[in-house]
Amino acid sequence: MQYWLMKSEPDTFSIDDLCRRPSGTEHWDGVRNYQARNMMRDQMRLGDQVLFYHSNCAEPGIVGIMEVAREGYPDFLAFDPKDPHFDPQSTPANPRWFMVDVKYVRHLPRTITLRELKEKSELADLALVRRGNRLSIMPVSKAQWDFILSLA
DNA sequence: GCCAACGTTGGC
DNA sequence: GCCAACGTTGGC
Repeated sequence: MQYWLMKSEPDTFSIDDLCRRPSGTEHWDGVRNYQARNMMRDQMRLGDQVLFYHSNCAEPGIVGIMEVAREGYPDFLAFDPKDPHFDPQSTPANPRWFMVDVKYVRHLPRTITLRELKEKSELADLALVRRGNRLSIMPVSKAQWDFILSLA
């Protein structure tokens, strides 16, 4: 069992949007960063637990939990010339970008804000709080996971 | 809306 | 392979 954190701008896709999906499941499309791609393509496994983080909004922070519902497969939006995420360099025969499916598990009782996460010495090594970090998907250790959930 | 941090691109 | 220019992320 592995643990992750994935960022999304709630104006684009929020935990409530995920929750409202008929199966509670959605594909995590549009990631165009190689480090994040490699994690989705090579490392994330069915059933891995994921923190849902709201970024670029009034109250950035962790808002809930989801799990990996399908392991890495090609991001088909990259094949669609009409989609903003289109990438002509990515083809079905030789896909450049990958995604996973995630499934809603639950909301946290409250948002654990970025501000709060930064204050905790237990989370000093969490990529999220490192200066200038821009990774949209990152690993979380079991200890970090347990600590974060203990805050909620 | 500002801007710091960082990744990518492309000329040389 | 260097590095300046540019685009993006994302907190504030």
